[in-house]
Amino acid sequence: MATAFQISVWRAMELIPRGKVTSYGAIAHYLGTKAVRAVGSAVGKNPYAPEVPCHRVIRGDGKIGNYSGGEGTPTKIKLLTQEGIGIEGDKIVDFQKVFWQFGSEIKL
DNA sequence: TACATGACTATCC
DNA sequence: GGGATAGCCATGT
Repeated sequence: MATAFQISVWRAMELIPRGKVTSYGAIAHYLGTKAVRAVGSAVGKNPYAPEVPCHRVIRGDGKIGNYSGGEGTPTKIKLLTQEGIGIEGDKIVDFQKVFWQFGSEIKL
């Protein structure tokens, strides 16, 4: 069963462009809440796995975080790498450079 | 209804 | 700078 909160999280992830990443905190802020833990739970329960770019959601400190698909975190790293995102170990290389915030798309 | 858990974040040592 | 602890909201049992 999907709650309104989860739907909001999944819809927010669809806004993330390819080659960019965002954090759980950014999504929470976009939704107007501080429930970053709840956001993480919602993303993990995302039924639209490949349809929604849930792999573009990482932790706020630049680390990959976790993943519930394929091989888990390694698969998440692979997907991000294929989109041109540099990853070193379990962290984003140019984190600030590939970081994307909601609303930045209209900033041109 | 109440308790425990989680794809996190911030603070303290 | 790195590791450990507490706080946080929503969900599931």
